[in-house]
Amino acid sequence: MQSDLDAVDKKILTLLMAQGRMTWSDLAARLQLSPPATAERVRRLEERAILRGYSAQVSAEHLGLHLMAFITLTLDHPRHRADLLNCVQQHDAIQECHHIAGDGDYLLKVRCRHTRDLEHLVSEVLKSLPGVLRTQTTIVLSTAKETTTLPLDLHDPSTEAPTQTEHP
Amino acid sequence: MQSDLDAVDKKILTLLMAQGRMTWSDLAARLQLSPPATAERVRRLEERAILRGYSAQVSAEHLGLHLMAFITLTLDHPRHRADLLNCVQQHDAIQECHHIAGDGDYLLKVRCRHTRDLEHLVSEVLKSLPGVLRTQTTIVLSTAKETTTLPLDLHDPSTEAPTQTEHP
DNA sequence: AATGAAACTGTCGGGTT
DNA sequence: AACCCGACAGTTTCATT
Repeated sequence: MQSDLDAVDKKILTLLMAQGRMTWSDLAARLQLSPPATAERVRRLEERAILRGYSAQVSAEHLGLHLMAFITLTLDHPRHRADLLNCVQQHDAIQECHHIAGDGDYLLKVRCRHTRDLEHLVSEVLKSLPGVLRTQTTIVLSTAKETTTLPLDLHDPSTEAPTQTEHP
Repeated sequence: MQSDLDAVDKKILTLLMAQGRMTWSDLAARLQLSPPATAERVRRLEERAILRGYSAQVSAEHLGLHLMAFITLTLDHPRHRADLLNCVQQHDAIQECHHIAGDGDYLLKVRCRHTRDLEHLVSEVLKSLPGVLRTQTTIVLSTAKETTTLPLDLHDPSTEAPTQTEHP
């Protein structure tokens, strides 16, 4: 799936990832296009589900969510998958749930207010699920970068100069 | 910091996290408030940096970003922190970078097209940074949940009934 | 915080290349 | 097929109460 997006489509996505409430007029001006043409492009991107929606970025700290953690979870049998996924969907504190290859089966990103909430989540919610063998929690001390902006211009590694020793 | 947000402010944040391009009129209707009052509330939330901005949610798959991974990175000395953080900021493939407690020093969330890009990122970019002792990469097989919506209504664990055995 | 007026934006139809 | 233009409805914004 490289859904034949032309340069204009890509620019639309880039601009809207950075400023999701930009008016179609503003967007049109930056694309050197008319507002209706721009609106039509956006509409088609939404229709094709390439543009999935828009969301406000809110400061977690200001909401009292002072704790972030990653939890690696191991299931004793895939039979218990549905129970876990169901639980994950229900709990707002769980922001992400990824099925992973390697140590453990699932990786969860969670946010809560303090250790008390985390204790509840790990000890009461997750460990009481059927089939959960063990969890391993990693606390986040601080966050240096956290963006939802996707890279649209990954430089091709193959076009780069071959690796040299550092001291020629 | 529990920035004395009243119920209306919280509802604004909740609604805008779900639908970031909602008009102030629509928002006002759901709050049973006038559009100007609503706009003023939003303006204050932005001013206080509780509302940090708005962004479009774009499908990574459609952009050809088929690979997601978490990389745990260990530094041999905090002296090399600045170099790492600098690198992290420059590379769009790195979406998140957290300083963590536990195994390793930093946890990175990265997105790229395929293993070739990941190889480049790990072997050329990260491992060539000064002070990087080792990295450990976890590949994401699939994602069951991924949201930026923050929980505003975490039920207080202390108010719950004490834990019972499952079979009374 | 609500109202009403002015400016702007989104949207629809029709026409162009 | 994609785009531009012009017109109208809806939205934002400001002044006022």
